[in-house]
Amino acid sequence: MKQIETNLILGDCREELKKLKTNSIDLIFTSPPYADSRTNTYGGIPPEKYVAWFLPISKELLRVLKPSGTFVLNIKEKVVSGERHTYVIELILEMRKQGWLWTEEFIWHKKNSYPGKWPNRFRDSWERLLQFNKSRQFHMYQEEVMVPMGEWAEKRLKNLSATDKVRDPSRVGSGFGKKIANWIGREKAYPSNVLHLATETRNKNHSAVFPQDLPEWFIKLFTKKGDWVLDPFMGSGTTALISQKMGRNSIGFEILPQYFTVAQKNVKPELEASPAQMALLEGKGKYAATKSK
Amino acid sequence: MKQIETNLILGDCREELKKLKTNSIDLIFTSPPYADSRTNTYGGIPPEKYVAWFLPISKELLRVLKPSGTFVLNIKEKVVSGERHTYVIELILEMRKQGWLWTEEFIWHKKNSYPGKWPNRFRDSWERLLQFNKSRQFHMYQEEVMVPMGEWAEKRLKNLSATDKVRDPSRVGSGFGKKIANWIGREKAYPSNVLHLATETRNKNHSAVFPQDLPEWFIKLFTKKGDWVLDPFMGSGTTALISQKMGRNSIGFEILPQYFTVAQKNVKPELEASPAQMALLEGKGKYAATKSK
DNA sequence: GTTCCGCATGAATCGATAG
DNA sequence: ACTATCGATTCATGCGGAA
Repeated sequence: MKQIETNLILGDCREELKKLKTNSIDLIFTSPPYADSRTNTYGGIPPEKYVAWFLPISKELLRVLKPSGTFVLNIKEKVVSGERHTYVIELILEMRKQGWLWTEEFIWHKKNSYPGKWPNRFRDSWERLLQFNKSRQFHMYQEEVMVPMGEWAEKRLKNLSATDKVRDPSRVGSGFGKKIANWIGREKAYPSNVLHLATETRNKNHSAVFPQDLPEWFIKLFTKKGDWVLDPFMGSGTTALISQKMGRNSIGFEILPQYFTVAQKNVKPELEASPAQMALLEGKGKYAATKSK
Repeated sequence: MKQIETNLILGDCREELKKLKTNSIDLIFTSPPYADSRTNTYGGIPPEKYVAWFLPISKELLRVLKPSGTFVLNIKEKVVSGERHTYVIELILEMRKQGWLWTEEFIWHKKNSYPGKWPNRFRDSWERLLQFNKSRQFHMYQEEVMVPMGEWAEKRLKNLSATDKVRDPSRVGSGFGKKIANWIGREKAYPSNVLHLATETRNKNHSAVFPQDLPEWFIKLFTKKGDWVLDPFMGSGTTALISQKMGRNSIGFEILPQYFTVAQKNVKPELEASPAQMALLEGKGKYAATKSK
């Protein structure tokens, strides 16, 4: 019986990260506070100071990540006086100087953001998911995110046989369009680097920045059960919750008490009463939870 | 009766651009040769030299563009030894130093991207469409690219039903459905900054890099009839052809004779026999065509 | 003359093999 | 050891030949 740990820490990740062991984390998935937003958190970093603010953090992240691990950064530059700001692309360049490899840029195409109107631009319906690695030999479990052909697909195939030649771009699973006719004889299909997921609208109690599907997809892709997942800007704890559900150990930091409380509520219900264990933490966090499995 | 000009020039854009008048172009839409590709054309620029190669060109483009005009650059970085290369984001930073405003980044989500399976990455199915401007007061005709409401709602509902079948049935009726209801009754919706189009594979004689829909969309969005469109890397002349069809004047440069010939064939059939006029060209191109309208 | 199936092929990338 | 070339991978699309 393995122990799965879900460690939620109330604190500033700039401090808390120092307590983590070197080469201990398999996946870092996070959505840091965007420039000038979440003004209470980390003081609302102005765009021009964003890179300088983030670099010490990314340096620590580089330290705690295993050589085989991956860092996925969900971020999007804001518009400043009519222009897209350059802090994100500058950050990429600076992180490479720190030693990070910029392996890939995934696009999260937000499905259900609905129309808005500005004089100079359209609705922003995508965000970057930057994949960084410590070495070229990182772990990737591609089969885990393949879109399975379930009963649903087989039913469709039977019905299609009559009217099949209508090439119907349907959305399945993680949101990757597949032509049904091509699925014949295959069980699974590989995705691409564009993720077409809806934004989360369900739960109003947490300020979900991203839908649960997003961390889930990357956790499946880059970790196996028992691995360690870190979210230094946990927010309401989506990453930790999903990690727990999927049998991964996790650590999450959140500086703001009100978010931290929500995160605790999200994670706690699934816990057994058992003593906290924080194997990777050299110091002690203010909250720790352990789930037996 | 307005005269619409379609000027196809065989030559190196680095030379030909110098012959264009300052502040004369309303829209520049182009897809330059990507690093190391189209090796016959412009010699296949190595990634590390790409920025230095492009900057003199973008400087000239800045000169010929009207203050109210827009420059749309279709580009994607290639993978070099396991990493996304940084020449595209470096180019953005350098172009801003030249005086360009980086207004927006559209995503072209390619429906049919090149297949392939690799151990460390998935299929690359998107490209950047970088929007640069000379001033914040650029012309934008948003109504021209509005999507008919019926289609939009239908798509959304279709996605929902698919999601419903595969995943979580509970969230359909309550949350998201209502939001759609808010938009029913309107006739048109604004698009977003993600374009979901298939690549063009039709014509064997031309290496159609982008589908006709792509330049068409930006020509509608950023120009009106009688405006001037420029494509310094014309290729087989898609941009020029679409400009002509839509009643815009255009100028296209192509360095490689075989592409140029295809471009001529594409454009010529729609011309009346009439004397060439090249109002904006101070020098003389090797081919010019005029279409009465 | 339609409809239908098979097939070639592309802004690709990796890894093995060859010089 | 380093670079250059080649084969395998595998999907949406249009074309051509077949029913």
